[in-house]
Amino acid sequence: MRIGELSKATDVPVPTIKYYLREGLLPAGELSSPNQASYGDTHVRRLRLIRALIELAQVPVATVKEILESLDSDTEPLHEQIGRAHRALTPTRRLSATDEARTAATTQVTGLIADRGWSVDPEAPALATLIDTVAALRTLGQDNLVAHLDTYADAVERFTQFEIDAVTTNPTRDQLAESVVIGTILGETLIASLRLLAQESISADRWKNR
Amino acid sequence: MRIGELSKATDVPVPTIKYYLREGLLPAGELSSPNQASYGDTHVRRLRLIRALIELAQVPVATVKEILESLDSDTEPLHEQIGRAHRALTPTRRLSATDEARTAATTQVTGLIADRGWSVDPEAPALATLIDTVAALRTLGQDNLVAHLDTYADAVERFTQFEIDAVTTNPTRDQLAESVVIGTILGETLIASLRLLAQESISADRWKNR
DNA sequence: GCTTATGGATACTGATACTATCCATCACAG
DNA sequence: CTGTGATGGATAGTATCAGTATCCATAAGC
Repeated sequence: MRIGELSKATDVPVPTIKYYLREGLLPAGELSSPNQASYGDTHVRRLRLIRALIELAQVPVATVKEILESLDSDTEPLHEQIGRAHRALTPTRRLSATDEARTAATTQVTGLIADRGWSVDPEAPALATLIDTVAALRTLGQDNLVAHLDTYADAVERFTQFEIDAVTTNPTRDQLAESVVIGTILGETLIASLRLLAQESISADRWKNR
Repeated sequence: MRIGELSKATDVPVPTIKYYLREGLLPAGELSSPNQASYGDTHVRRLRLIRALIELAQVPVATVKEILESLDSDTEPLHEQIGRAHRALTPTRRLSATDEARTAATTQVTGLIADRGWSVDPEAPALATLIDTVAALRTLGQDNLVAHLDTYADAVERFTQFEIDAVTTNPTRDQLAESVVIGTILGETLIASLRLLAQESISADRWKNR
């Protein structure tokens, strides 16, 4: 398959494919001569994955690169691969909220994690985001939402459990890792849009008049 | 309160505040003379909301503007306000996945919505995103995840229900609308980080060895 | 009266995600 | 075997975004 065919197969413009090649998101094709390379099925699948992450999940190109690198390093233990992807996915440096809200949020969140017996690396970036978010919700006066953090955690625990089950059926380690990463990222988009639809429907019933 | 104090109170640099004023995210302060304005508590709260949306939820500035405009138009019915915010929040133009996957995804999603009796505007942007996401997951070979769309919907329905309940306690219509919007957007960040933590914890237990 | 801050306007910056252009091959149809 | 079009690789250009920086005439506060 030449680049033009790859482009047709995935509906990605040739210059964009070249860009992804330059950036190292897509491995180079096999060169048969200095200016002739052939691409295979792996390239088609990889390219589709790249586009799904970028267009659907809005993951920045640099982050996609990190994630793919972590997927391709099959020497790493699975848990480490997942951790790398998580780290790449969670933007660093956030700040908002007052100091009181921050400390309150920190105790609430650490309490929640302890209660549920979750084993969480205190350095996990998602932990910082969670604390910041709870703190922000408090500062914005949404305490009644924050009060039900546990209900959120219940629901989340439920589908995370089954996601892991669903994904564990994958035969090989590589496929497993890929499934986890795709599930993590596109799963988020899936949940977000389901949530929007549910909200729209429930709110329509509830507030017809206001 | 002058701009410097507003800056100190919210930890947002003065030039950034000026930028938000220019962009119309933040209403102008009350002018006491041609180059002296005073800002009040509304500005502090509004600014904190802006930063939470931008930093935590990664909402683009232009979208924040749309959302705030919709919040400020208290003539609109509540459901319309929410719809506007949803529309602003969901990026248009996505494409990926093969045609077979698209049609399969469309039937599955419309089936799900019918089964649950959700009343969803067929033009709702979240609907398109959901279909695209399901289609992408199929194209990427993650059928076992997609097979459990219903389980996701169950969990999502559960916390959406209670979110709406929690938010309904708000006394005034304006506060209700603000709560819905904040809950929708920061709730997503909340759920996403909870999910990451749950995943990390469960996957650590499950795949210690792989 | 002197330093600092302010409102308002305009200009500049760095990052991101592509697009466009060039050019020296290559493939291959006629 | 020659002309047309695609290709790999390199380099340059573009649009958008989210601020920063600079200027200036005025106002505040010591």
